[in-house]
Amino acid sequence: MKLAAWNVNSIKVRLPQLLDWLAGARPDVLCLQELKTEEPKYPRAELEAAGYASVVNGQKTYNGVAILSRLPLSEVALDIPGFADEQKRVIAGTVEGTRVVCVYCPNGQAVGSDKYAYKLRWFAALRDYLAEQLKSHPRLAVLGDFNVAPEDRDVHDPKAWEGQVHVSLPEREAWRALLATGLKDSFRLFEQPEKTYSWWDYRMMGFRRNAGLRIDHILISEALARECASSTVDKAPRKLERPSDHAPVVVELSAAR
DNA sequence: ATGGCTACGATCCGTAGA
Repeated sequence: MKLAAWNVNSIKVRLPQLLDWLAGARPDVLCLQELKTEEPKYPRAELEAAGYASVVNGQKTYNGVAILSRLPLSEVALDIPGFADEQKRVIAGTVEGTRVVCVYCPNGQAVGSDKYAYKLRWFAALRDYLAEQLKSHPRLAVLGDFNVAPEDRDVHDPKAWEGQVHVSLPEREAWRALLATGLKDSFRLFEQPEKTYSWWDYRMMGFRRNAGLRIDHILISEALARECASSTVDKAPRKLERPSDHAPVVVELSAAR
């Protein structure tokens, strides 16, 4: 089974690229972030014509997440239960016995800001939710835009970014608290090219200079880690005209490794 | 120089992203 995540930064603008990417990559499940639209304007029919059913937790202008699947998806759950949040950042479902949680974690804007405090509260709630999910779903995958670069090797210029939002110690501790529930960063289960990132600033030719951050991740439980055959970033869509600033991330799960 | 792009909603700029 092939699982993927992509922050498309507006599904309306990116729909042609999304359809092209689905046709080429053929993931079984794709978690989308930053739809920036709600259900009435969600391109459900176009995606169904491409072979993908959608479950959507939409929001106008900001946020919004969806799970696309070629396989039957059940037990759909929106948001983080028990965490009051206006922002639509989470949707979950079960595919062939694997629990899939799609997340768009808060940006945080700047260390010390209200949005930063919200980000840390949000991560604490996510940690509790994932710990709970793992009890009932040992086969758990959490995919999306985490807005945290876990280590300095995930940052193109660690000196320039030192202490900034996305790399600050409290954010990295919040990331490690997710792993401590029993999840692995699938990307680090494998040898990887140096300076692999998943996001590049639109400004200052960020992609051309490979001035990026690795902030889009796929976390998998021990049971799935044993079956994980690969974990990669697909930079190809970032090279297109009018791209998302994020690239898709992809894992392949096979029979026991 | 704290800028620089991009998307959105409502205009012809402000907010947000990262």
